[in-house]
Amino acid sequence: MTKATIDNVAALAGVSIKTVSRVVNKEPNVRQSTRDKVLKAITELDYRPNLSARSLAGNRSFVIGLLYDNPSANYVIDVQDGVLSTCRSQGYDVLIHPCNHQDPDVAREVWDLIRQTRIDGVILTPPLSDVEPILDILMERQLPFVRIAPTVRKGLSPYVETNDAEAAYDMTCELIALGHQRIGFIAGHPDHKAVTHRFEGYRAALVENDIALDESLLVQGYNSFESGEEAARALLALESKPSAIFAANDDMAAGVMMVAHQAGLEIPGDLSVAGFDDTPVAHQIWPSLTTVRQPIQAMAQKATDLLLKQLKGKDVQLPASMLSSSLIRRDSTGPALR
Amino acid sequence: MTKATIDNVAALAGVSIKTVSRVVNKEPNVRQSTRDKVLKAITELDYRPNLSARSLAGNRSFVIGLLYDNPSANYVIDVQDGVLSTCRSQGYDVLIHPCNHQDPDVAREVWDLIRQTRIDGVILTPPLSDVEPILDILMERQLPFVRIAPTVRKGLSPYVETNDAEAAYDMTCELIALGHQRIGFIAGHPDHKAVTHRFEGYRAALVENDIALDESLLVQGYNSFESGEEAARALLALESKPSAIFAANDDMAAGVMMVAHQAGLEIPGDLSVAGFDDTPVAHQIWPSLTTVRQPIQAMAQKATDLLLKQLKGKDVQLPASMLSSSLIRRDSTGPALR
DNA sequence: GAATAAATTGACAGCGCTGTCACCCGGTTT
DNA sequence: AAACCGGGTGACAGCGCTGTCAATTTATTC
Repeated sequence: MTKATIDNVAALAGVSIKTVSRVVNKEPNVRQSTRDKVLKAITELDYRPNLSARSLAGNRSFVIGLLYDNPSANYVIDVQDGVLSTCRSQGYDVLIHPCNHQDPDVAREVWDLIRQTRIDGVILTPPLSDVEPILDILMERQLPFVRIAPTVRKGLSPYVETNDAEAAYDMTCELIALGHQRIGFIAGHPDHKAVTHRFEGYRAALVENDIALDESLLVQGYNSFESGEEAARALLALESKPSAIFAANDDMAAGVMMVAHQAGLEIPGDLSVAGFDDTPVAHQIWPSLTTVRQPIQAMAQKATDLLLKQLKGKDVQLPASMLSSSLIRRDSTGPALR
Repeated sequence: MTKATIDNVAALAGVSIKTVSRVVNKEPNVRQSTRDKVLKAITELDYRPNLSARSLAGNRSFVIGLLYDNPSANYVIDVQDGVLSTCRSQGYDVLIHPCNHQDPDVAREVWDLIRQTRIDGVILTPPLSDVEPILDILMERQLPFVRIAPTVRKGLSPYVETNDAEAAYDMTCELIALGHQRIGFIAGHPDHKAVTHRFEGYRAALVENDIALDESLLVQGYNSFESGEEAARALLALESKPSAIFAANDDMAAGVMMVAHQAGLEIPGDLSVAGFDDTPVAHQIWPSLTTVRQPIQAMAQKATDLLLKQLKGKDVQLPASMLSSSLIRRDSTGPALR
């Protein structure tokens, strides 16, 4: 009652434990009638294989690791969600492991994690997707892994990404179409390379529209609300102020709006603001934020899918999986004052 | 190199594997000199015990389960953070498991989780802390668990909670002190009993200050931004409008502010708004939200601590661990118009 | 100093499962 | 008819560790 083991199932079905094992693992070469007998016994006893035993004997754990850096980042929850849903449907569990990408010992930390838990594979989210020592460890250990939005050594592993630059390009064009000529840009954290790429889109749009890139309109941000505020203060203190500010993520955009409000500026009347990510805050602030929706959950699902495929021995062709973002027009952007 | 087992360590240290096991598990009755020899060997070989083997042999897994309901709720991240940090420092891992408290099969789901993964204990967050079938399963299995903010059968397990009612009382008094007489209250999701308790504090404060409780100022919310918007629309449509609205959580308060802004109301000039939780959004919206800070991370840590203590056989005295919240005054509240 | 108690250590049998390999059997191939 | 084949099955040896219990060594007592 408390626990049925493979022996019980074997006894009830009148076969050897090895055969039960075959059925449980969906291995071929079991006669259909035998398979049915076993399945019936499994149901009857409500048998669940013991993961630890499987792990020990089979040298795999049916657990994958999800590594991420900044737990407070809004996307973490979405990533977890995507990974969990895919794992659950395939009988895997997830061990979450936040770690600091700047810690010189991250690689060691990951190594310990792997050895202790015997996780079968790993999913890396930015900025960990680009931390070379971690990549090295994983390669050395030959542990399957999939990266989300990597920017370095892309040939190394399967990965998924979005068309960030393109979306940023679209957003910038949108602002230009609204009549904005002086568009401030708040760049993302330099370690988050993928976020950095958004700048490329911004620049491309300016070039495309024959607008000179004004260095003074470029501010380095660090993905946080506070860094957005700071950047906004700098931009709004400019002699020739921007009429729109495009922040590389929503948190920073929210910071911009806060500063604008405090300065008595109307949004979007006096200043248009655009963000990136479509985190929950984007539609909870006033006015609601024009931004770019990232299919984060879908990316995580896709990444997990790729990982589990690898674990099951299917060869995953390296080429990336590209998911596309979409522009969400809300109330924080409007025509430029004439 | 790739892997050192307990045998290798034993061989190198010149003792039996059992002695190594004792050292690793910090068991008593090992001579100090022996212990040192073993520790030296462990360091030298960079030995890490294999969790699966430990789990299988010792019938425990060094993994605890963290169950929660709504992954998108802001507090989930904080809870995870608290649980993880405590676990990590004590060599445990965490398996996160979101599940729907309204699903009639939750209990079954939890049961399966337990049997498969052999988790050693469980932490329940609201509203799962109050789901009786889950409690029943855990009791039946005699699996140690700790609840965060439970409201039913408190004698069953150790738990941690905050003084929600008291904080809500303080907040209401604060509003009254600012001159507000008609204070709207948006109640939390009925299934989140702990949130519901906040209403008690509100009521107590009114009674204390001889303000009659006006039923029309009470609206049922469901913890979401949208439900806050809806409730606000109802309250502001009242013939005799409230001059302040106290929402039982920040998301709903943000919804109130959105509606107020859209209606052209000044905050806090025309309407004061207060929330509860101090989620990130609270200081990212404009004007920043007066709210109550919940020590969520600390609660999670405390809960984990209690759980791990239990797992280590230390008897945990049932009495609750009460952590206190604190009122955060920001810009969304101000004196009532006279 | 012998007897007794306590501390220290090791031998060994599993925990529940999978990998290996040998075996059995009916159908083909020479 | 002997040799061969491959699908289907089971016996058995671990995976790396802990629990049990007995053996050995070291205090402690009178």
